[in-house]
Amino acid sequence: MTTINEVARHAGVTPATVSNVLRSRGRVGAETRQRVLDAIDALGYRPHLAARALAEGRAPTLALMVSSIANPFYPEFALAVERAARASGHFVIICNTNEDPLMGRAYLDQIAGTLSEGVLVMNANLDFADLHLTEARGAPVVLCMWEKPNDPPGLPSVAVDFALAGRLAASHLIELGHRRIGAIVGSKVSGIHTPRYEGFVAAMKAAHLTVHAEHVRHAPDTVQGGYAAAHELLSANPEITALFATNDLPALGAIHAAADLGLAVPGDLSVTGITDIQLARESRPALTTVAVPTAEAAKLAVTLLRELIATGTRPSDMAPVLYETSPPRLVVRASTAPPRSARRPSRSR
Amino acid sequence: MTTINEVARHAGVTPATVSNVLRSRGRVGAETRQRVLDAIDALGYRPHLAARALAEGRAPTLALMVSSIANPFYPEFALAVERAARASGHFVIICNTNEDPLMGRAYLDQIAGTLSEGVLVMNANLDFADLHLTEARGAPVVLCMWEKPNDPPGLPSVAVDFALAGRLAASHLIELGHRRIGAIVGSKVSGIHTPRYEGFVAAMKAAHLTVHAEHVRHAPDTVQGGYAAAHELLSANPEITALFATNDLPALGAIHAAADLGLAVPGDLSVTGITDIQLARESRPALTTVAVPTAEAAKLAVTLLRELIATGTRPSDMAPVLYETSPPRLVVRASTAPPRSARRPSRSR
DNA sequence: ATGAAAGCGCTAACAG
DNA sequence: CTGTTAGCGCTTTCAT
Repeated sequence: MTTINEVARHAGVTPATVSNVLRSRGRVGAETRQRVLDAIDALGYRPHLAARALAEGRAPTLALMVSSIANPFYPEFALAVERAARASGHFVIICNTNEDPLMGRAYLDQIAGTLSEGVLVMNANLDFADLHLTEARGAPVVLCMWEKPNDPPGLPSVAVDFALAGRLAASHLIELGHRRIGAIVGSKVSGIHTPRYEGFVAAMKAAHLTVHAEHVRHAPDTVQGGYAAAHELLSANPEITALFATNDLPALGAIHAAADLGLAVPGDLSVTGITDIQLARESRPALTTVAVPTAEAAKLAVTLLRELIATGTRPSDMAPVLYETSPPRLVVRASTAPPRSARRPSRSR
Repeated sequence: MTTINEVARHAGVTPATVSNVLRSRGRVGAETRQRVLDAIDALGYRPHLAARALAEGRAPTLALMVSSIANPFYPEFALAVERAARASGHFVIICNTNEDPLMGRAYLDQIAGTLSEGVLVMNANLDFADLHLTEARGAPVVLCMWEKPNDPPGLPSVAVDFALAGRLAASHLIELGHRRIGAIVGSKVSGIHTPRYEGFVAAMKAAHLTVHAEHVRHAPDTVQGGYAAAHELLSANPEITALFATNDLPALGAIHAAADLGLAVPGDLSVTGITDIQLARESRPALTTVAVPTAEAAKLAVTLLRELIATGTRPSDMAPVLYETSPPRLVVRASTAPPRSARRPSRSR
């Protein structure tokens, strides 16, 4: 490994000068500068990032906490985060908590402030106390996609209007003429999808439609979860002509369930999701959903984090910042249509 | 930020002792040990990973080079890599090259050997010269899923028998009774899918079936790519009863194309993929495919990398290691069936 | 315009 | 058992 000292010697200068030309900081003579550059080139020198970090008192990475990168939503987000991070010279370390708060804590304990300068958290089922602790220890934390505006997180966050997303999807179904609309709401435990559901309820109420308790099901936030919930829901309530799901994955599962029940989508059943993951456009029938500004949220989150890092602001010093993204928007595709007057009876699979 | 010195002072010992208890290395008195532990606890001390890395002359992370984490295959792999990496105390930095060799080089230049102790490369369209350079600079490189056994990469790698995968899928189709089988092969440029295709050809040959040039199409390795290729291929050659795709994503696209052409899968057309990504089991009809041991490959790759790091072996010192995973295996699902004698004519969409 | 020197937080011999 | 002493590679005042 070639060090800055070797470069210096090779160029007949001191390390300080090399450092100066490297960061175009100090005033360095053109001729010396060139000699240094040549030496760097000749020796194939690359600055040692860890050493630099230590000397500068900063860390070269950002930590991205997710529950599992295998969830199809995260990669799209992670990609956007990485792009934004590179722009500020940071690398991103991916931290899968596997839904386990203890894993999350272990990560935070180890890297926050020592290897990572800040941490971005996506819904990763983390202990808020741990997050506040890592803040207190000097590593800013930002929540990347806060869903509950009425329940401020006490941490800097970027927020997306998910209630609006819920309203948009529900309104679309209602405008199409659906009256008996079922709902599949994900993540009951964390309650993270509550605003989406409330948006749905609000839209129903605005249309003077009642949501029947027996028409809503909670399900894990997966294709499987949506499948099971929809299968059960549709079997028990054949009068339903449309399904509102709080997320794309369960919506996709619902479409599969419909297929297995002999229900055509959108002929016999309309289905909507929320998020607009890549899969939503790539599956058949393509999913009507409400697109959430993922890339924008990622960029905002990184920007916010950078600011916190730069100003060295301890979140306790101020009211937690909350950046809001542009509003989600409806994307109509092939999984929704007006209801048929006559529904085929559902055959059991 | 609390440092090891503060802990030492608080406990009435020297930093060396603190370091010793931290890494349970030196022989430390039980009572002193406890005092140190208490101090650590009281002060909320966490070792500074960058400083430690510098002092130890090693880096705490591994770099994972992928073309784009948004490709549905990578997250599953990345998850397995991360698990394995954690086991050896490494964090993983995700490097999206975006298919651009220059981005790849930029990453390698910056982190290899200084922030990352080693680099794992998934098909990321990297310049081999760059990889050899980073090796020479002291950061071991391992190829995570080498596809071409006959074309040794000159780098330590873990290899998967993709030719076998191709044979398995083709044989399945043949055994089902298909005779006119089309092929959609991905990634023409990198030629990375060649062995898969050769496996297909071998199986056809073994069954005394000829593969017609007009029955094979090259396509980008995406759902879209598979869709377009299949649509064109099926329109032009209605006699085809089965499609062999070298990857799951294009296979899924082919299924969509079939749907749009009014062809039932598997009634009118059988389709196979390779890899068995999560999506393969979650889409409908569920995809018959050949499962590649992703997690195993990830684990092997990390193991191999760790060995290279530990022994400090310069790859030029030895014949490049090549670990082979267990063989891929056929997973029959709902996208394949015996051919119908009478095929419905394809209607144009 | 360049050099000397101190130090970032930690580890690793070696002494005692 | 514990303390002392040197760095790891780089940056950064402060001199010159």
